[in-house]
Amino acid sequence: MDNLYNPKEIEAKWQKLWQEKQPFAASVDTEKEKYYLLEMFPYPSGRIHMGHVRNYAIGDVVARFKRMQGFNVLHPMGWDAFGMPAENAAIEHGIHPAKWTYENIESMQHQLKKIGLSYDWKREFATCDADYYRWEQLVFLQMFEKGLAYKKGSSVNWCEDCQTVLANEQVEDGCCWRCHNLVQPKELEQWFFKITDYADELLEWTDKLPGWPERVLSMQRNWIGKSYGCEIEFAVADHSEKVKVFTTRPDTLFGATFMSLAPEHPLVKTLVTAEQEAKINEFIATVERQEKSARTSGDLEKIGIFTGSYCINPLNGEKIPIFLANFVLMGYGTGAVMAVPAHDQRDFEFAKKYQLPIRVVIQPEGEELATEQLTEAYTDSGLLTNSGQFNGVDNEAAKEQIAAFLDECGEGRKTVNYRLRDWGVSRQRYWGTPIPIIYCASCGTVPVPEEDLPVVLPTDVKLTGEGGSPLSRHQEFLNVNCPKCGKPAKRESDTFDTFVESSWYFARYTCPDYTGGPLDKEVANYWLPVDQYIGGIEHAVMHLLYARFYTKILRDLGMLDVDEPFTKLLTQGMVCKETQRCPEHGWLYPEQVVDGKCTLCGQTVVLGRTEKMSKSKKNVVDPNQLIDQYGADTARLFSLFAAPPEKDLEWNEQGVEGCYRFLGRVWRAVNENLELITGAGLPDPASGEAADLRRKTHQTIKKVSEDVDDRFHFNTAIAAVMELVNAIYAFKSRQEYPEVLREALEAVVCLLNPFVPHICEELWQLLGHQEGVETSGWPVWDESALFADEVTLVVQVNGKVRGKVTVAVDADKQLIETAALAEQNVQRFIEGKQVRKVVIVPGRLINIVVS
RNA sequence: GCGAGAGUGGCGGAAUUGGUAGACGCGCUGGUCUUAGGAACCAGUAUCCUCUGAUGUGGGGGUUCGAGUCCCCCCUCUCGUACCA
Repeated sequence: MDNLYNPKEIEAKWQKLWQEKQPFAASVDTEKEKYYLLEMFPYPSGRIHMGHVRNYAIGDVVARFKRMQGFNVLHPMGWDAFGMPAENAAIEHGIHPAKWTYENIESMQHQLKKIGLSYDWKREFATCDADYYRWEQLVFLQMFEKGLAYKKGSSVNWCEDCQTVLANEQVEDGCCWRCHNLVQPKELEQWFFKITDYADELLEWTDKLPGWPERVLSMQRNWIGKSYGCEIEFAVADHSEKVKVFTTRPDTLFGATFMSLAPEHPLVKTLVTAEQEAKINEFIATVERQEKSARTSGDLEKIGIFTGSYCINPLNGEKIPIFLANFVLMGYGTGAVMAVPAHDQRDFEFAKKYQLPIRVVIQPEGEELATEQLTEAYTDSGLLTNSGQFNGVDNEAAKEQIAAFLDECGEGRKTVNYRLRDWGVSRQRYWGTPIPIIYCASCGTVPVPEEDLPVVLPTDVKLTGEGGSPLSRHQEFLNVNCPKCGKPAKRESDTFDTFVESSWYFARYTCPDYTGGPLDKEVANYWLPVDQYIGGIEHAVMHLLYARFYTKILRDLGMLDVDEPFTKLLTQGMVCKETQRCPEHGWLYPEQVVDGKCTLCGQTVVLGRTEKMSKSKKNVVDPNQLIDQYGADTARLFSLFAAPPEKDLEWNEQGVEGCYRFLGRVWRAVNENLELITGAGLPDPASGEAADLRRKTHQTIKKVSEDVDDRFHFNTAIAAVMELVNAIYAFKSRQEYPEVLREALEAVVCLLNPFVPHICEELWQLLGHQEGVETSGWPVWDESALFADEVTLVVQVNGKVRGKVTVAVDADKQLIETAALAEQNVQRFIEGKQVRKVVIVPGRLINIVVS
């Protein structure tokens, strides 16, 4: 046969057709049920990687499957185009961020098109287009008006040498990644979004998103961190001041033996006594030098210092010392903690270190805790002791009682506390959306009038990495007249956090060309919410929480009518590969290793851990090379077959070969039988081998439908089609039953189409169809073809398999039992023993229990 | 430290509700065809054993007629992380 599987030719042919005919362009159609499918859009770094291929292959299966099922599918793609890599490239190579970004977009778009993804490319946009970010500026103005955007002081990482603000990832061991100078905190006035106003709603809706992985919901709940507790006021001895603490454990108040304050606490200056002052200042300086991230990481060494002052426990009047401690943070609660070493592990460690008293106030039932014997804090429940009038009360009840008592005497009150803090959106960066604000000496902070939007990012800038954002030095950009009084004023030079752009791009896809506002409400309401969102687990909290918040903002500004942006969420696993290292040349790319030796020096290569593919470890496979060698269909098939989507995928070149071979097998199965099956009609109920193949065909249709639709288990769906193909090869009666063969082959082509669309369109055409496979509809299984007349049951004796019996499908239990007991090998195991019980599981097995 | 997952052949993985453990693919072995094959097709492939047998899903216990699946304890690995008072 001269018609060999030639993926290059086939894929080019269909991709050209898709480009010309735009069959995946979507429009509002109220006759059809809509289905909005979205994969997280990429940052245009210039090259796609295997993670992209996997993410978009998964999405494309769902898009094509839903389309075949008759849904009106929206499947867009675009670019998360603002961000630091563009600025870094500009600094290092002197290329303008805009040029760099748009060139990368062009090249990546080309690469994505070679994968054959069914996007509606007409809706593509980049977030750095002024047509996109102008609407973000408008939303900001409306948020500002409603008090949802405001300014407050906040600290940033500052490099004195570069005179610039650094992101957390630009700080290495507390030093600047460029000049290695020590990074210092610097206080700046910055813009914030009031996400805390939505804390309760964001939390409540985590219980109303059944299509989300429980794991992600639980992370978001913990991030919001709603806790019920109590604010208690401690009077300071010999002072008029009071220190307010927040605690979730008012039941342990009698066990408080000292107090810990954040070093930044406003009362520190007042409380420090003269003899402690020098030491305290030194301590504060030490803590300040500790990086933000180190301050809040798990294994921080707990250090503290006595202020010299004491405060009074409002319940028992006891005088306890006030300490400063590095693990107490000003940003949570009140920045002050009542320390109960017996029942809090951190306080316990602190008390041991500084020899502070420990007092047990909760006794577990049936046990006697003694202070001297404690090796760690007791944090479980129990009855109160050493607690005055509350002795003997269950500690859960005591939380309520003590809070109520404090409330009565005016020493405290019940409160709700959140861990969630407002979203800081100011960035001292060039490559981002300008914040539309003007500062006027006489009018103050003035919003840019809506009719003056967009505030366009100027392009005539030079990036050096020093001296802060180029916008803050760009005179034409900075100098404007105040919109209110007309006098000279200055523009805000900060730009938005790029998470703002990714918080609403999914909504803009529904109406990318709309010029009347951010969203064409009617169209947005038709498509939203996104029915299925697919992306990496690393976005479990930040991106997904911000997008949920921003959706609620858009709703409350009257721009759309949905409460939540994403009905279902699939978090896909990472693509991993073994790392390889040469003793002399360090990490090596796979192609730099031949027969376990480094191609640069011939030394034996050391194999490292299997890790997420990353450029720094060089354990990467270039998808472009793979596509060139095997074709896009093979690359797609492998990334889907190797593991279920939510699991990490370990790269293995041999598996790719296997997928390529399978497609070749499918290709030949159709081509070699083409003559035979041309003109074959619909199959009649058959018997023997033909009935078996029909059954296999319909079982496969059922299995693939269920695996793709309900479970996203693409690997098992593909395996099922492989089995059907194996059955086709084994089918001997093809001359007598060409129609049964035809039905099986057409099922294979239809079922595989979402996974490998190029080869399937080509084969569908070869099979004589005028319309494309995509429009042919998803195959439906015939229930009556699913079942055989006979069924084989396993016979166990005492839970061990001892034989098999084949009975009629409708055989009654009595008959089954008789047949099972009569089976030869089963007889050997029940001989001379008493049958105590026979368990029959219909269609599966019989278990004979003997004594 | 805390939280969430995961541990199944030589490898990736399957087993959807407690019901034949290892589907499917890779690799390996043998065969057919061939000048040849690293192509294609067919067959075999958890381990041990002379067996119509025994063992086997990280380890140890338990529930059950029956456990990879449920419960308890332990070990290892991965991911996330904010000492949250």
